Amino acid sequence: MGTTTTARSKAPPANGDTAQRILDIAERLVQMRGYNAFSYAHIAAELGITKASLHYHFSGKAELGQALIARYAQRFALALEEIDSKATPAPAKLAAYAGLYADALRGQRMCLCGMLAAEYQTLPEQIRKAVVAFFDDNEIWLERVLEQGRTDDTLKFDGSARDTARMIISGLEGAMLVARPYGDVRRFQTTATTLLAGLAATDAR
Amino acid sequence: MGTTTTARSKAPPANGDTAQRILDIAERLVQMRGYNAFSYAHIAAELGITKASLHYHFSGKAELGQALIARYAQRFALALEEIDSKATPAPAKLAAYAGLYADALRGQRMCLCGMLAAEYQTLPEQIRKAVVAFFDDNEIWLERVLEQGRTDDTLKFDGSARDTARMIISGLEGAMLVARPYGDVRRFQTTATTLLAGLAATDAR
DNA sequence: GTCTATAGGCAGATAGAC
DNA sequence: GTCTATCTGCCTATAGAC
Repeated sequence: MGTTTTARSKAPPANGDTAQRILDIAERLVQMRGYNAFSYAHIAAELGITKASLHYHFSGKAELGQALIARYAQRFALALEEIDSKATPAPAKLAAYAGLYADALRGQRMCLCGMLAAEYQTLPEQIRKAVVAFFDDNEIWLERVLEQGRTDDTLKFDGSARDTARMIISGLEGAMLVARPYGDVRRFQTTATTLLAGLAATDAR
Repeated sequence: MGTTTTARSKAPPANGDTAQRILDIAERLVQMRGYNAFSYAHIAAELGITKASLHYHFSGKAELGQALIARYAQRFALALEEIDSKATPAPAKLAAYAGLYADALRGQRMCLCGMLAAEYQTLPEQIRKAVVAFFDDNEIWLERVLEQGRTDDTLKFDGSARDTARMIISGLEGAMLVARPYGDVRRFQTTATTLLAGLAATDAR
């Protein structure tokens, strides 16, 4: 029952970031169940407030979804920046990139945009655009890493960096999609490793 | 406006396979919109009968879903048999396998089981099992083709045939998933080709 | 910011006439 | 086999009190 760290008036949970907590719960629900299978009622029950109160923070489900994907994409972009700032060799960057997917899967979650891609035909237009933009951003980042790796001979692949980037995104999204029904993160790991091994310059073939 | 080919009594649409037509419509709806985003009302409207009548053919949504995936898996298995009976070289078989996915995508459809995999956590148990069984069957078939190709030197890949089979399934499912929002079948084709090219024995690397 | 109350719609499903 | 009628439940959303 303890109140939060800072001392304030007590009765209300004493924080202004209810919106963030709503997003946290909604994000998990969408990644696990999908946009069409989560509801305001689910969030309200988990957060301990009423459905009506949710509308104060997000006027409608479409707006909530939009905010969801915006925050997700931003966080993902930050993670990519962090990868860029650390592990220099291209293969290590690709492994770290795959690790982002594995992290989601460990929480039994699908990639948010992978899930939304499946439901694409039923989504509001705003969300559709954000999904495509997410994949575009990932493609651009991967393309750059691949070019870097090809230049410094740490990676080896036929065809364009763009097509290879698309193959990596597809391969990892698909590996998540398929691994989740098996409830087996190692299944994803193996597939991701097999996929990326084909790009290693130290290829034994 | 013409009646069907065979001459029969006219007023009723004159056929006994309403169940099949229901499955046809439901299959398209699930592949396009997902299990959680299609309803008896959608089918009824398209077929021109009432929701209540649908329950005569399939007692509930879960039973309909089960019948749906059973028929789909059977048809898919037949397609694999046909590939086996024709294109002998393993690379051609893999290309034909990818072609099955492309066919669905041309109808703007996701693979039925890929779609259901995304919604996995919300599905009835019967359907869950069928989804996993579908992937298992695909894996077994691919594994055999890969072993064949490795034996007769038409394919070349590191690691186990099983892991490579899983990579192919994941890659193709993911390529469908990502390509669909772009409404571009060629995007899928390119990714599939890039993926399979890595297994060619005539690899230029 | 959160509540109660309620609207209006659509979901899956059933009973029973024809 | 298909219909009408109806049920119950959940959905998103709004109005207005506190």
